[in-house]
Amino acid sequence: MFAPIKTTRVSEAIYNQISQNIIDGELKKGDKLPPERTLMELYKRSRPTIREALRMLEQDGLIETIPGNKGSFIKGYTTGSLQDHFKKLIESKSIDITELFQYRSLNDSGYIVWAAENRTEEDLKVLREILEGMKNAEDDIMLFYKYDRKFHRILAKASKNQIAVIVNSILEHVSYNKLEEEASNQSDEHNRKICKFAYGSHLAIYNAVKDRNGELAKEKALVTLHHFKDILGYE
Amino acid sequence: MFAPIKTTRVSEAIYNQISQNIIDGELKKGDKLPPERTLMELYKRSRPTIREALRMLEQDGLIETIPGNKGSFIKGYTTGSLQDHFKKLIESKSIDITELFQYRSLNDSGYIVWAAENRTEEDLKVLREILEGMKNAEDDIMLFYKYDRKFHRILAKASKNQIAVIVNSILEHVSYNKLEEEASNQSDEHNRKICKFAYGSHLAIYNAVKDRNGELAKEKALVTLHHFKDILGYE
DNA sequence: ATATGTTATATGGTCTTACCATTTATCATA
DNA sequence: TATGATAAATGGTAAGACCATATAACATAT
Repeated sequence: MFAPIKTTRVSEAIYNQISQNIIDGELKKGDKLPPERTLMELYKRSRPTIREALRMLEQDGLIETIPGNKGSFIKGYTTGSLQDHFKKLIESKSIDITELFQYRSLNDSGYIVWAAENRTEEDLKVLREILEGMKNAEDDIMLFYKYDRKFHRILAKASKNQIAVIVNSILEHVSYNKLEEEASNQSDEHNRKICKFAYGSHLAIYNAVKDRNGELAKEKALVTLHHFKDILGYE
Repeated sequence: MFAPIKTTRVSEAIYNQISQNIIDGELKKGDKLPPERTLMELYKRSRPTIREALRMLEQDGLIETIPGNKGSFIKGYTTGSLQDHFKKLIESKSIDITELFQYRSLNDSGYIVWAAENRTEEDLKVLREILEGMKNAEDDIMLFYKYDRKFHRILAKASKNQIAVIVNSILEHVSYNKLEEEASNQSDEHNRKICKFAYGSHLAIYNAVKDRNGELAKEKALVTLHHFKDILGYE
């Protein structure tokens, strides 16, 4: 009795409805939303209202709206928007980058042990391919880092723990931004050394994971991370 | 030469500008944005355009817009929107809750060790107060869980690693939702037992942290988590 | 003088209508 | 067949109006 009345913006209600449909899987990745003018008729609302809802969905990374004779397309929930938010969050709090690497030590050493337990032959095959790419990219550290990111992404996936995959992705985004920034300020010679070292470490990690030796893999991962933390520490 | 032209929505440009001001700290928490009609004049743009930008900012959790004779107020970057996204992400991927608790084992056992090293007297004092509250809330599991969340939040903070604080907050949001849901389906008797057990575990964690015994604290935390994982495993 | 009701104002929420810009498809022409 | 012109679909933006609500100032009655 006499409970406060809670009103909701119409745009928010539309946002909720569509985003729920995406969560539930009724709207799948790649699907096209009806044109704005059609949504007007369906929801019996004006175009500005419809468009505010679309902007909210787009901000979540749930849809992408393309002008010209295109429309709004479902992207589904991805880690992309999480990465952006996390990045902005730690920028605005000006968090020390060493804290990030300290946490990565924890995170990486965790999922690598799980990966050693749960990796499949398919996982190993992909890792081998990445290592091959790394070896050929020792002169191009930006390319090398691309392989590096992928290596860890596959390891996280091999852990068969999806939370690890997600957390890894948000930490990855920020750490490699920093590493790439640092690399662009260094000599080619210096960067080549880093690649050489990193290739060796990753090979060692691969072998340990292949042998299902979680503890060794963890040890190698920690050494690698420590090295990169030092690189950034020189800033 | 002949590079594709990239156009940006006006609303997006306004969003970028304001959000950057928030990141840089020029707009601080609590500040009030100019009214929409004033923003129209400042940016020389129409109201729908301004409003789309505001919806994007609001979706990020950066501002809050209150109708009536109020306006839009800066909230600043918080973990709130991260929590929401994470929750929806794991819902839409229908991730197994046991994976969440497996990851929490890793996360919690990590920051608890750091907390044992870095905790201050002030941290201990707050933890003691929370424990006091827990003891008095053994008959009310919902209230108990509120203290429980806070206990871990303070521990993460005591680790002096802000990444741990952030990761803890996003994991916390989902796990307690699940725990509370489960608790509401159980008898008072059952819930009381859980509280009694949890109080004991948290007391043990507190003592270990107080004694700067990281390994013991970690062990106690793992036992606790394992217990809760079992609780949810019965579903 | 105080409490209550009234009114004005500021501000967000929504609607209507119109026009511009870009992409795609269709058609016309060389 | 290749090129250019045209039309249609669709998102992007603008302008102006009106509604809803919260606050503050004012008026009135007790």
